[in-house]
Amino acid sequence: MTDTLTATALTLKDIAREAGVSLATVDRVLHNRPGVRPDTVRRVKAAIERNAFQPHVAAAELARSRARRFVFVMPAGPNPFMQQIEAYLGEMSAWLSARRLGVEVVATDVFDPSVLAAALEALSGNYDGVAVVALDHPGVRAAINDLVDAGTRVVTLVSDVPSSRRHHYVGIDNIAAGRTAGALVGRLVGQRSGKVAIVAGSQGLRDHSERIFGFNQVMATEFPGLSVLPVLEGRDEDDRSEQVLARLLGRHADIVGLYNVGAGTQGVAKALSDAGRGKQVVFVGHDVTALTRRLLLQGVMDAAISQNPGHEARAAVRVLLALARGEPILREQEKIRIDIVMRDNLP
Amino acid sequence: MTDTLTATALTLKDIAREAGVSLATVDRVLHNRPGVRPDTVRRVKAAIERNAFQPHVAAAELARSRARRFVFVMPAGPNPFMQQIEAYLGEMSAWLSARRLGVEVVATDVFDPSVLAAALEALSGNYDGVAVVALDHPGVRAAINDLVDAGTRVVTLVSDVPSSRRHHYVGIDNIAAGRTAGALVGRLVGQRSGKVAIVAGSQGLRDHSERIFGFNQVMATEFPGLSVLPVLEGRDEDDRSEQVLARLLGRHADIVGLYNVGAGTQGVAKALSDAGRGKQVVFVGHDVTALTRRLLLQGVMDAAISQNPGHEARAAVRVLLALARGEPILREQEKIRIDIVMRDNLP
DNA sequence: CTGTTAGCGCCTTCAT
DNA sequence: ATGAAGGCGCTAACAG
Repeated sequence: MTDTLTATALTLKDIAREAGVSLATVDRVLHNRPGVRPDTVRRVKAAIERNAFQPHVAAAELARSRARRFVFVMPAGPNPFMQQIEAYLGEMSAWLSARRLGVEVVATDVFDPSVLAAALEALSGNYDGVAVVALDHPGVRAAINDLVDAGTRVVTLVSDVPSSRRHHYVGIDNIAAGRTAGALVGRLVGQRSGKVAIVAGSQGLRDHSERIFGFNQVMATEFPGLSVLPVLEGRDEDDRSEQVLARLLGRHADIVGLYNVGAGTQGVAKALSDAGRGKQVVFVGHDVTALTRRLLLQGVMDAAISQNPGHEARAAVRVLLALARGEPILREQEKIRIDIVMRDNLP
Repeated sequence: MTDTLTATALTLKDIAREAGVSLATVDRVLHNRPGVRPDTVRRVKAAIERNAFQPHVAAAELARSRARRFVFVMPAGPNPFMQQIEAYLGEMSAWLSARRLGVEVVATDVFDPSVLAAALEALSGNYDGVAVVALDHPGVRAAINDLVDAGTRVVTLVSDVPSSRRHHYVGIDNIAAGRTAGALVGRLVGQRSGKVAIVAGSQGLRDHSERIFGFNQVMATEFPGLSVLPVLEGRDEDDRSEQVLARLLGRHADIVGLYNVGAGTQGVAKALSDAGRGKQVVFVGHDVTALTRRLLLQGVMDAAISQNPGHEARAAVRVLLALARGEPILREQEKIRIDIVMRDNLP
């Protein structure tokens, strides 16, 4: 049994001949450019349909021969996950330059909306596309919309601003991620009952608050034996996270589960180990980094919820490119999954 | 802070001028073609290095202008996972024809090595690349090696033949997948002790036996309270799987965990439900299909170990294409991960 | 409104 | 061993 998936290769010229027009006219119809009589449009479209004609992308790219420039706006500071995304962008450099694509990275303070908004405004007109790790704030939303209005393609990365008119979001569903974390903590705790702690960077960050929301949802409805303590805020910093958690551990002897929503994992793990409870408390966090990898192997962490940083970097570039060229986006391919990573399926 | 990732766009002509030779000579050096004096080679290579020159892929593709043909050799029969791979290949058809790539699918009996080997032999000379869901058997290995010797690019898909000279394997590490399944069953069972059942398609299939190996490894070393029963074989068929499992459930009242290694999930779930033990037994299986999705949502299945079929289809095509063009393979991008899918992170 | 034409950057004969 | 020249299929001026 054999099954063929592709047609034979026609060219614009073939379509032109078949429709009784010239190359240029077919090209106009193909790109919905004005200046063609409706009737002619119909004839050409019919010929295109009839032959399931697909223009040769390589030829189109070559003829257009326009270098494109994209920019990634990333948080300043030592967040390991963000550094991984940048590292993967770096690994694409040969791929990028073979396609005459230029990618730049600018770092900025994402915790301050006005700084971020100003950084975005400054980009206007200089790039074909912008990928931004965004903060959901009216000023940022406005800056994104301004870019879009100016004809720049914009994708949000990791953290979305759904109320803006960004063209695409590359990242996970953070509510579902929180739910997944909740289900893991609940199921891995097992029969035991007790308290569950949450450490977040800041509840002002949309991704963090969404994760917490999802986590609490599952806890409340499915694990009545577990009671969730008020959220601690560690600003994604190791020291601060360690302090707040250490204090909490001191006050509650019956903590059986711990959800670390953001970064600061080093501090969280230290507080847990120093309290001598590394193995008794079910500890679920986010992202696979050198540190979380080690913690998973040691059995201190039980699971990491992860979004593949390499995939996010590549997806953001591909989506910006598709948008710039007016090609369709392969949604299935660009969708970022919520990965559950445990010791035995570490990538 | 700004960081630029790509150089400006030089062309072959620039390199030619800089090295004091003609276009054709640069092209020869670029592709390691013979007929250039060693000294000239060195000069040209130096110029290429110095400028970090990357040939424009679109131009190369256009100039070569050769349609490529690939073929996927897939198992006949109604395996839902394999059908998903084929479906995703179908979704790529526009992408494929825009690149003048032809992909065909042939179905064959993968349980019979001689049939599979014959099918592979029949392909020789007709394709630029072959992707095959393989069976690890001397006859199949020989057939793969013959193809390779004839200049065809070969990738194994889902199930590998590591002893062959295939160019690449697109699929997961099945031992690690089995270990992951084992860890999940063990941890989700929790404090309870009891027996664990395994249902496989056939222990003759390399992927199945590797999964079982990994599963047992983890069980033996980490969950001494659980004893693994002898492997049942259901040939990936629903009816047969149901029968053998139903019998086993009847004989053992203290089964607390179940690992379904291959397909036949419908039958496995039915046996479990009919015995009224759907919610007490921790049930881990493979792949996200319409059925396993439903079972996860119902709480009958607790987790599915999955390999993203869309990713496998696209990775196989991209790898074959890169091999055919002599481009580097992006290993990180093409690597297939072991996904843990539970109710809340269903894709 | 429609057609003609000169490239885009590389590969591939065919000469030299 | 090296160079010159004609495409590959599409786009974008520029004519008509």
